Amino acid sequence: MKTNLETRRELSAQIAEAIRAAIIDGTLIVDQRLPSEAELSEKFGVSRPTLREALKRLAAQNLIRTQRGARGGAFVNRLRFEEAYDQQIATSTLLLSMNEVDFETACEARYALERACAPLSTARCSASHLARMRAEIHRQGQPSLSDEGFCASDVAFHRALVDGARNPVLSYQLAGAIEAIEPLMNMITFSARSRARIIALHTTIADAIERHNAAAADSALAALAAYTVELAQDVARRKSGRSSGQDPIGPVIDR
Amino acid sequence: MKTNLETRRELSAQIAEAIRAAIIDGTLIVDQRLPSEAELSEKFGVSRPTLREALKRLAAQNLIRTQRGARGGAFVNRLRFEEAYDQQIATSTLLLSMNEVDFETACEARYALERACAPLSTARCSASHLARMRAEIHRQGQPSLSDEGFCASDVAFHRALVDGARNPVLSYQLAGAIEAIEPLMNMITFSARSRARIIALHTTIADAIERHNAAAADSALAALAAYTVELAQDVARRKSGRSSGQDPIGPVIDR
DNA sequence: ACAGCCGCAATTGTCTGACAAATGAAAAGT
DNA sequence: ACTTTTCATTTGTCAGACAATTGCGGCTGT
Repeated sequence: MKTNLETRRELSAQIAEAIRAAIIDGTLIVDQRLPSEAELSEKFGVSRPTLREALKRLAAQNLIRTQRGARGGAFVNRLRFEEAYDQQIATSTLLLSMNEVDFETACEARYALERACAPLSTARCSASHLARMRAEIHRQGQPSLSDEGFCASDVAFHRALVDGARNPVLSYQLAGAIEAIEPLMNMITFSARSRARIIALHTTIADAIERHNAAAADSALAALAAYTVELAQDVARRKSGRSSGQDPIGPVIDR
Repeated sequence: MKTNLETRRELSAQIAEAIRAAIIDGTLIVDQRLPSEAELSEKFGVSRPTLREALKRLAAQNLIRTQRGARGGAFVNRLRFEEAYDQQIATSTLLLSMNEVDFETACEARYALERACAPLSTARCSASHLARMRAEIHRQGQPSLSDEGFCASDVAFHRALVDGARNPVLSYQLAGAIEAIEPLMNMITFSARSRARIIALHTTIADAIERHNAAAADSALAALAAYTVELAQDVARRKSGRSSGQDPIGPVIDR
């Protein structure tokens, strides 16, 4: 934690970076208390508001937490998987919505990754994960379910499938890929027929996993991927009918 | 962008959340200029330092950028893939180092994901990606290369493989999985024999991709995954020899 | 001796007001 | 017409103050 500061970048950014580096290289340990704001501001030679801006930057990244009161202060935060999931999902969603990623690219990425963990899920999936998948399939069969609800249930089904691999690192990595696509999926209107088809494929997947049949699960996933892209292309075609040529689905998701 | 604020959470956190929501739901568009700090602080009914803390939180998440001067201010930032990569890598690395994830779990996740994009890479890989892979293989053959350098080159090789799929979403998702494991890999000492084995497998992979042989690429990746785990288990065995029973490799990476 | 209450000190959260620095645009001068 | 100067706007930084929260120790009553 040096006190050598440049003049070009903002002080709060430099200080945040310095503390961040101290956390990463192990100088500051998880749950360790940082010096008080008064001490830190003196140490870095800046005012307290400036130092606070630095701390808020770190807090925004979940690197520290603060607590006030006598024994309060800033503490190095243990980054938990759950928080990392949320961060990952938020970033992925923004990334997709801001960069006009076309549906096929996002879909391809999602299903490629999902098929990667299907074999692991087939081998290790627990009864509770299977039950989650069955429950979502049942929910998807309710005719009263809105398209948004159907998409949300679809996401939940696939999350259960991924979690079934019982590898938290994998679940974390896939969280973004699976959840971030939901806003794009919400653009699609699901007819009764397409719902039935998707539910059938979901059932095939769940059955294959229950029977520990990796090949069947993989081919069902492949079919689901192809069908999803097909549905999206239908939507794109109808859109291009009433406007000019093929435009990406991305920019439409703001509402 | 409401002005209804609770009393429990910090004001700067609530304000950051409000602006964040406005960005996500499209009320604030990319490159749009936010009102000045003076106006915003009046609008939210807080002082300027408090409002600035909120803005710094958003800046830390790459959601806004600020510029000073007459026409300056805070602007909604387009989240670019490149920045998202870095964020993703930083978060993944911290997550692994703070949660004592054992090497096998991380490795399993990494290779599962990588094998998922190998078929796409086999189908679409460009000459430049292939050249990057070959260059890294050549670098790995230099006897003067340190273990850290070898790991870094390994990471670069696999990044090239993933980028070869030419799907930016996929590259983004895998960036974390591939880069975050490097600190764990750095714990391993690579003997001349193990380097030769890894280089041979890398060559097999590159050849398979060049010949558009997905099956060969997949089996070589599987072999590489198995061999990497084997090497790590050797290290773990040696460690457990001089200390007590099997401990995870995670916590050792602080230096 | 012990339980409960109270006040105190430490610490973060917030506010006010001010000045410095950067920056682009308008005004002035040539 | 072009260059220079001035100026208004906006962020960056500082200083000092007060409010709110919270744990600890000492005081008091039994």
